Amino acid sequence: MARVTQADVARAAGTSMAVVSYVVNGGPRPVAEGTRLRVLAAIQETGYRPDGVARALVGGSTMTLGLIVPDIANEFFAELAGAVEHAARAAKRTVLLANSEGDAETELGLLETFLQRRIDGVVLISKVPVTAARLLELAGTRRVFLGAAAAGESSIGVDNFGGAVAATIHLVGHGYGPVAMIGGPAQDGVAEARRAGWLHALTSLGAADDVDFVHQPFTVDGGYAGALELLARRPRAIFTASDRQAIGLLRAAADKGLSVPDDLAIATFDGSAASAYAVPSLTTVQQPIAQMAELAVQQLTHPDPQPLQAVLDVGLVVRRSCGCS
Amino acid sequence: MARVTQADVARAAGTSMAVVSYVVNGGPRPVAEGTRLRVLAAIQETGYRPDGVARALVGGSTMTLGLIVPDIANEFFAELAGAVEHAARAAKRTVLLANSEGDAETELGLLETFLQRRIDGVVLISKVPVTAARLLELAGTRRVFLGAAAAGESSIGVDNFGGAVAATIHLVGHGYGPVAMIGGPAQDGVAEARRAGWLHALTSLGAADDVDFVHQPFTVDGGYAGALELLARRPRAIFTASDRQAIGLLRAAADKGLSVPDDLAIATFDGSAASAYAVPSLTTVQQPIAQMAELAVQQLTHPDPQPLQAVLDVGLVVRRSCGCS
DNA sequence: TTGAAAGCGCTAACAG
DNA sequence: CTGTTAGCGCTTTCAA
Repeated sequence: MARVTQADVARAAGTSMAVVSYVVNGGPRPVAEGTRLRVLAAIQETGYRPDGVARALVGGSTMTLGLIVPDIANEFFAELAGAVEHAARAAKRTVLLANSEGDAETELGLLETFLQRRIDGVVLISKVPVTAARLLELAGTRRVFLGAAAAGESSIGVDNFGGAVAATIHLVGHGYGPVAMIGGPAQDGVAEARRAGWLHALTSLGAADDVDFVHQPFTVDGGYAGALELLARRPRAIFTASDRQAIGLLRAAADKGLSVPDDLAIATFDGSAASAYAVPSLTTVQQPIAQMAELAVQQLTHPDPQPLQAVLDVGLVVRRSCGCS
Repeated sequence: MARVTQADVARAAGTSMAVVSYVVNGGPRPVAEGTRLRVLAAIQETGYRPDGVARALVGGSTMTLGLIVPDIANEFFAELAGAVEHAARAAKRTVLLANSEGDAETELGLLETFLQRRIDGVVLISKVPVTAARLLELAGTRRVFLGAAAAGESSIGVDNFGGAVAATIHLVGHGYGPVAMIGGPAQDGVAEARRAGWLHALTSLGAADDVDFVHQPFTVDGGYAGALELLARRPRAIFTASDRQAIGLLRAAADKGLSVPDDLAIATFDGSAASAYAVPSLTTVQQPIAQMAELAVQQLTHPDPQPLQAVLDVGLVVRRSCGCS
């Protein structure tokens, strides 16, 4: 039961391997209809399946894209991965998935593995965008960064500043007074932009006096820990830098016997499915995940690569946690 | 800046391609220490990176595993994917990820793609295990089914029946009277086992009179819809067949103004991270995700394949939703 | 211990 | 329109 090859098909069809190749690929040379039919029949009969490995070796493309996320178990990245896989499939590509665990070494090791596999391109959320970019450039591999990126590199991001401004203004509009914030890690560019937006909104509204802010990782536990710090000062409203953190905040509020939104109003950032399913549902800044994924795949598969620095718009999805209705 | 090949390294080291191969792979022939050092230096100098594609073509193995899940955005599958990737990485394998969207056609198409890519093996949650098994057997590709599997096929599952029994008994133990259930799809084997466990527990406890059951998909919306049906009859306790459904049930309870666990007690199945983060936290039957992933990868990479039909133990994780303090 | 050479399965010139 | 053939980069006999 050895592998059926093109030669087997050629033999069965009484023709040459080249013709079989032409038929399978619809080119580059034309094939007489009769011959084509015979080849097709032979393919059926033999159960021939083209060998992608051999194809990649000669042709160049592996029709495979790599995706590196910090943690696939994080709902936001899981949705993103789903969207990327979906877009890749539509473009006839397959995706290699890997978790960097937010670790630079791991990330670089993963990239190395991907390069050995000769992937056509990679989508990545990188901890070390400059190093990663250099490695990929050297290997001549296409890439698109989501979030942090080195200068000149193709990247897709969202308007973190604007989103944070919108969420904060909305919260202030409810008349809760000062809005506290549970932000992301201190060195993170994305986190920083969200913080800046929050601060800008408060400042321009003249509500920036005596506000509280804490740095926390983008996790449920981070949100919980941040909440514990902040709640001591009894804020009436909190903006969190990610949905995961908001989930943690919700839990902390429950543990403290605080009712959301009656005692504490919340707005957050991401718009993952979890934000809709939380109780109460979370008012959040929605990231256009599908659009990001499609753009990324397009960028990596487009025949002639054009650098791209996209900053996508975000929208505020108003739900229950902020106190509306 | 063409690709650096083994021939380039050989030239730089003043030796033959064969020797470079021996050094890179540590065999199959020994190499004199001096030569080895020269080759290593040449590799550094040239920036050589072995070509996995060529390697796979000649050698056989692609060092790649496939993973097919119905929906990566589902928290449970996302955690599973993370665990599989982790285990695969430890075994020096990379994983190709794909969503079948719970659709048989899509699943088979994905398998076809994987087969073309010559993956070494595949882990799958299958809608059509018999057909899938036949296809893979024909291609001589190793596989392990998670959940539903055809007879004789390697599979890894959990004690769905026992877990459901434990959860139900626990709920009954609180003295809530009849325990209703939001089950999975009607034709699903896993769902059926959980239902059977629930029913068995109630029957043996003599509490099976007049109980309510509804079929629903394993989704948040399914849980919500099921809740709407069930809540009309004011059950005091509900067992759901999955965490996702429980999240939906929680939301429905909130919408109805029901307090959990005071007005309604809940126990569920899966033990995804979401169950811990929900408010109130969910009492749930914990699936050993990491263990399942490790077993699966082991099964696919073990030098000599032994059929495996594993049914792993599950544990009840008691949290707030059932009414325990 | 090292090297030459035969493929792995396929694509794409290049001839016919 | 069809067939022959030269590689793609690597591993591994088989000889030296």
